Amino acid sequence: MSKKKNKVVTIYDIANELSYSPSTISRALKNHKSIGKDTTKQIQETAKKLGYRPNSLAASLRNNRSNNIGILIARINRPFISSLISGVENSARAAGYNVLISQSDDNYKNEVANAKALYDSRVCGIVASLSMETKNADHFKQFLEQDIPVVFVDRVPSDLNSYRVIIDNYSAGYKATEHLIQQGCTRIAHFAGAQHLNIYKLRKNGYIDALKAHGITPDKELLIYMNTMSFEEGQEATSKLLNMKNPPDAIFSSNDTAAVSAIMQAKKQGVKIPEELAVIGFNDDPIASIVEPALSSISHPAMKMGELSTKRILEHADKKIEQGVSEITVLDTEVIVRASSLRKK
Amino acid sequence: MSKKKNKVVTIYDIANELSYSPSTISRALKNHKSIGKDTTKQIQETAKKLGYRPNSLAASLRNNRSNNIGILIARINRPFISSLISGVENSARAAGYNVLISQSDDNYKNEVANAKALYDSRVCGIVASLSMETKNADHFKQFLEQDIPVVFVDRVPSDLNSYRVIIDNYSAGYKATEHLIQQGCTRIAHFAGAQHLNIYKLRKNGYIDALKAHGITPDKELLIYMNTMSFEEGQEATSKLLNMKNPPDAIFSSNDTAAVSAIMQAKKQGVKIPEELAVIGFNDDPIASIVEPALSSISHPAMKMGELSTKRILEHADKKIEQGVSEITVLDTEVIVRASSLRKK
DNA sequence: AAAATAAAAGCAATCGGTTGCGTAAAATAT
DNA sequence: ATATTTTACGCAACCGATTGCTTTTATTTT
Repeated sequence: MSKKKNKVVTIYDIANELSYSPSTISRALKNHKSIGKDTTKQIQETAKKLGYRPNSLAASLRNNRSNNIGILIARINRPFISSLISGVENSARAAGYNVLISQSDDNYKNEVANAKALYDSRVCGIVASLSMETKNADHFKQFLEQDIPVVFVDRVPSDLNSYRVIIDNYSAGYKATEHLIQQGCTRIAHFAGAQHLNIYKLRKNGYIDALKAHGITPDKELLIYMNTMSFEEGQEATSKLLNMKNPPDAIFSSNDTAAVSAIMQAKKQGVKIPEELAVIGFNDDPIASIVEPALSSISHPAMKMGELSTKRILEHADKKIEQGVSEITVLDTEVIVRASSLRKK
Repeated sequence: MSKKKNKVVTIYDIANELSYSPSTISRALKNHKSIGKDTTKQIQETAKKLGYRPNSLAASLRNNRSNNIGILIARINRPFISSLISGVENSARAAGYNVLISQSDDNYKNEVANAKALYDSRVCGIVASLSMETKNADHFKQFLEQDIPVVFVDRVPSDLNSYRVIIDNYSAGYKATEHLIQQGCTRIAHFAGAQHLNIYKLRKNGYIDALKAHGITPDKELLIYMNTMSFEEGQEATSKLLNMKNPPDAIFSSNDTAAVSAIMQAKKQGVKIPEELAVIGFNDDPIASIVEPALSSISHPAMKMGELSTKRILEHADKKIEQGVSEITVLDTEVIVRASSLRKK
């Protein structure tokens, strides 16, 4: 392996080689019409011959705008999020953009720091899903002030006007609950997430309204507020619920992790699913179809949400969208019925 | 929302404000010793007051080196990979670096294109795990020629000398097989992945050697070569195996997806696990602990591998590692024994 | 008090493309 | 043959931070 760095070829090298000016080289490489056809061809061939590779840093600096889209999420290694990122990356790359990722680990301070870092590297847009701890979205204002589009996905702030790509969490919560009711369940518990995040609040509201709409009075004891909705929290909550004198006959969990833990805990306690306890989760993670009985869930179009987020950013850059107008994209969810909530009638 | 972009503050603005030269500002902001203490303090305060934010593009251009680490993987939304990325991102960010991701979707052409894109954005290092299709790693030479460190993780090329962060796949395959043998299994099948990827080849070799070491002659019929090791492939292979006149009493799968599908297929056919068929997978994905019976597996320290990869890159930048020397980091794996392979004796 | 040394800050080039404006040459019009 | 338009390309500033070298000022030494 040679220790010598090969000289990097720039447009100046091509300019020297062909005795054209750098500006001509630059234009020819982008097929600018003001450069003659033959010249353009010759320059492009020489560029290839010399192994020229554009330095996007230089271009970005000059244009005061990089070709990087930033992603700011809580944690990468979660099924929904990694699919979301996948969607962003796919469509971004197809359009010639790179994707910068940053995870906050559900920590507010990290999120603020990451927002700064992304800003400093002059991303041309940002896709964000808030951390669990985030109650204030002021750290996104720096982007808006520079007219850098911010697209909030899934966990969106309630106090900042910007693009959003979301699902209708209220209606999804409503549908999930209604599904359980249709299966004959009447004492339906709900695992609710942190209420300052409106996705969880809305799911809960949908749950409550569905109950009411079907003449069921919500029982406070069946409404479990959780912190992180982890496997452990789900287990504990399930155990408590099942040990009540009047236990629930169904659980609607705001995520699949807690729902799966409920299934496993119920089985451990000898409670039959779905006969004695019907369960439905949220997200349709891979584990939903693996657990036994398979978990019913609400499906998120994660990839698509990522793709649409990228689209918003690119459109903003192309000025196809009026500045200052916040546009909200609401995607459909689907109730995926599996064995965990399917009672034979 | 204001349509006017706020003026971005540069070091020149600070220079004007305080009547210092830009170079002094630049140095003061980095606490350079040649700038007086009072001056430094004043400049830093003014920078804060004016809302100065460094433009890393400019710095990167000047230094001919960005603070971006590139990741090149097949697919983000897979448990092992998303944890790996998570590890890279965590340690990179802690050191003040950003992370650029790109996924090839297991397509060679995409991988080549992504490598180009990452090169063009002047990443200061790259973490790569090859696509399924990749048989040639020449597209990484461009980095090495510029002394940009490349760290291969997991799916590493056999024909390119560079940093590697890997597990001992041979010994892991050996251990997994030996575990099954110790459980009393004698007809052990193996789901092998594409053999041009040495992770799969090595796991297979470990499997074969473990069999031989225990006096078992490998049976070609029990060695199933797969393409992508998908759920479907696993199901089909399991079905075939179980329908043999002399079916296996165990399966060692090179990934968890196929292993889980084997469990589910076996259950569907009424084959008892682990009594009639013991199963062990590879990766220890989340589904491994959800499926029933829980899947034994080989655990990868995915996050740690990511962290170490970042470390290699940063060390390389700091010249702590001699250039041109390829360093290989081999991490331990662990046999995670769960119900799917635990036969009562 | 003069000379030597140290400390503090400025000058100007540089990184590699990009682009508004200007100009020479070629093509077309009068 | 002259005027006008078009085509093709060059000049030079610019994006914002960095840094080797120089200069100015302050401090210490003799």
